[in-house]
Amino acid sequence: MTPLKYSYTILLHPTSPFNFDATLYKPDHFPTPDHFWQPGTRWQTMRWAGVPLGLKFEQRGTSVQPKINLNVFAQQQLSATYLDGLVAEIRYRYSLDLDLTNFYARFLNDEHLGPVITRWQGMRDLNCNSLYEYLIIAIVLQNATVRRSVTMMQNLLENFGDLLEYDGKKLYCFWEPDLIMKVAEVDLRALKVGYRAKTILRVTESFANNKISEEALRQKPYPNQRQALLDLYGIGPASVGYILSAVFHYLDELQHISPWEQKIYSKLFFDRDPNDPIPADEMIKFMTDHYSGYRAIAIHYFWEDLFWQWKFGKADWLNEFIRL
DNA sequence: CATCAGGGCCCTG
DNA sequence: CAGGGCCCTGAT
Repeated sequence: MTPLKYSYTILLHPTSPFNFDATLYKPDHFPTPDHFWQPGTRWQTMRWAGVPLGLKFEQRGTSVQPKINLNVFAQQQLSATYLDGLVAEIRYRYSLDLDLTNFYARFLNDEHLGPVITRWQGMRDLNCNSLYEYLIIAIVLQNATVRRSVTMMQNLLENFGDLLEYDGKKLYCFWEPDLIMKVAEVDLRALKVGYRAKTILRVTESFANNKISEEALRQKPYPNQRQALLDLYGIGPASVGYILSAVFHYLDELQHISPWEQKIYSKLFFDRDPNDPIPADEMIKFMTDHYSGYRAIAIHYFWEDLFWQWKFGKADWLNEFIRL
């Protein structure tokens, strides 16, 4: 275990309005031991430029004049230049500069989306991870129930991650791709990841060998990004959809609806029996007709609204389809 | 006890 | 372009 002795305090100013808890906590994300949330505070590990860090985000200011008190914990001193780069990255990952004015203006009076926007005004999507890390998460999600995904992610973090101790919390930080490169496939399989072991190795290899670079990919146009992701072994349309919306922040991403989402959407958007779902292409057409330009963020608002209800026991029908 | 599908994707025909 | 196979696990 690594204690993080040094700490730095930085005041962040997100764009207004900002909903701290709805942005920094997502009841639909499966729990991983790299973060901890309580109202008004999120602890989150992060590896940036090879340095394992402990982050603590605290709510300050108001929704209209929002501030975030960010504490950065590290085992060594951090330079001002390093911290500047880190803050820029955090602003990008956590969508702190996102301007949803047009989205709100267009849909505030929408019969269905309007009330949801009113409830969650200032909420953004959340991605705390690098592209590489998110790919690992996407891989453990594939063809598994949530409970299994949780186990797989825990096993991986416990074996390859760094356990950090800071601010009274003990949390794992993701590993560097180079570390997994030295691991044999059988050893990965021993962690109950199954055939995903091969995928994890091949994706890791692409990063370790610089065949793909997140920094470079961010500068490319959308079709190239999509293709580069699909070119990764074991990464298909479902994973790519999550990554384009979450990691690259495409607010209109909607090319693929997987069966489990299709079931939930059927009830959520069409009040239909989830086990007799609307065809996916029909759903995409519906979303395009209603929310074009903002399909992903619109769905996110509905989705989070539903999962907050579920968290407080108000949408028990979901249990059957989440299988935590 | 056996069988099966799960928050996909690859590969083959 | 359809469909079998894949690691494992919990549900049935």
